[in-house]
Amino acid sequence: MAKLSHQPLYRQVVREVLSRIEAAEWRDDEPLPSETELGKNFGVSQGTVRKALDELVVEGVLYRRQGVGTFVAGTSDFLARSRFTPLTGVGGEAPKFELLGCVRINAGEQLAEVLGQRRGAVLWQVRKLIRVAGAAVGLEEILLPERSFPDLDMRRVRELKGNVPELCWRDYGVRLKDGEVRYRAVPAAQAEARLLQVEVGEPLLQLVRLSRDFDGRPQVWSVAWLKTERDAFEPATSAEQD
Amino acid sequence: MAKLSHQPLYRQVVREVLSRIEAAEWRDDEPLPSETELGKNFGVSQGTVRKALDELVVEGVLYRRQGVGTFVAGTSDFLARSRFTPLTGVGGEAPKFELLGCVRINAGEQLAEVLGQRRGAVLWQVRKLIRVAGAAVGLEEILLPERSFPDLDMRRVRELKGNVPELCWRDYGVRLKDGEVRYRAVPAAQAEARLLQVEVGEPLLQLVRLSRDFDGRPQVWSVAWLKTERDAFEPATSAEQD
DNA sequence: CATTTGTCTTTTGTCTTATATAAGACTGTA
DNA sequence: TACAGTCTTATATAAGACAAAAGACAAATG
Repeated sequence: MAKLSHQPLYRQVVREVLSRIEAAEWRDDEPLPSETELGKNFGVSQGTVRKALDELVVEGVLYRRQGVGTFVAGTSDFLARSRFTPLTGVGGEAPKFELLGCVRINAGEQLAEVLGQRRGAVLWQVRKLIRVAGAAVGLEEILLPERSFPDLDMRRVRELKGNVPELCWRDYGVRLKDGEVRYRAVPAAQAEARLLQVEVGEPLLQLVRLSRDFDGRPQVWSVAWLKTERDAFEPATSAEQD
Repeated sequence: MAKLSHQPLYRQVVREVLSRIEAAEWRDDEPLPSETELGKNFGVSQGTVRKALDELVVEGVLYRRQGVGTFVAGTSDFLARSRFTPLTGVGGEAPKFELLGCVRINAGEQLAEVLGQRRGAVLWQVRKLIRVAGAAVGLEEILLPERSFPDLDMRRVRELKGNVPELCWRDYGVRLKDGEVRYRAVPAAQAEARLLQVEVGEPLLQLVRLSRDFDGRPQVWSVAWLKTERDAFEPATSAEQD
């Protein structure tokens, strides 16, 4: 592998593997060539390939099975993977997503800023209802710039059951990294209250997140509102002064 | 390093280094011997030591500076390190902790269970108020079994400004790993409302956490209530149907 | 015939050795 | 003293040898 950009070899391998995944050289859950083989391809040792793949494994792009191979991890929605209080239904039932709508809106000032768009830029707004065992437990709203994701349509969103990361990936070649999540507690507004069947003003857990692609460019903004179930954990029964 | 317990070498090194830190062989922010030297000590190669230290670095036990050395990271409170909405005050001012009290209570059923104590076991309850720029933004309640931490007293807690992980470490040799955090949104109860100067019922972000030691034994339970600041982020201004 | 056991191949996982790079201390010189 | 080289020692990277695991398939076993 040619010494370009003055980065360590294994990091160059990371980039190369990523771009080959992007070029759809290997599909989801399909094994890559073995580390030894990749090493021969790139002209580096197995150990170097390994260190590169290590990074992609912790990023969640790949997964490994000893003695079997290294596989491309399918993109999946952050919330679908999360173990949040309301999402961990009885028996660990997986949450289901119900697409509510997909409309175009104009970005507010702050949002345009964080997404690197000009003020008032057109954004797609995808809204999903999250259900566990039939009950509505959460609401998610995903915002992506039309500029980066042109010609989005409801049909394709629906096809993928609202899995936006997967959509960005398959149709636009944009691989999203999980962004850092900010947590807030907010009172339910009219809209959320109706959909989640709670009182207006009831506390909801809000997850705000900015996802970037692997080059660090901000791509998708999303906000989720989650119902907190009632079982207020009572830590202790009686007290005595120290 | 003798082949004991049938674990990989580097993992045995992890355990050995941890126990030496526990034995106070090196203090906080003091450099360990070099990787090469440790390797000679343990009878393994520098690379193996490196892999072991890697783990401890991601765990937050150690930190490195290339060309200089590897250092013991001081224990610090999870919340003090966190970048939570209310904790990231203007200009990134660090939150201050104000000790409210330290009392003994009896564990409820669930709590006794998760802490591996018998029902009704005596727990220390340490309560702290979190301030940023003078304003009360949060409340933390920490529960630890008296059985594991005997003879705790207010003086020592106060000395360390309520830094419980540091206390467990210095006085009891128990190194706490950051446990996974569960997030909830709860209405402020009387007590919280008064301390945080909010209305009863106002949404608070609740962080619930079980910290274990490095052997995986549950040690400390803690709950924090954080005020969410008002600046409701308004993502968009106008909408049109798709 | 069904089931287990062995063995062979391919894969990831571990470990060592060699070398590169970074940081700071030291030293000679203007 | 100020500064530039260089030396020492630390972490970082790279390559390759070898171990362990998984699955396929053949041979043994009831």
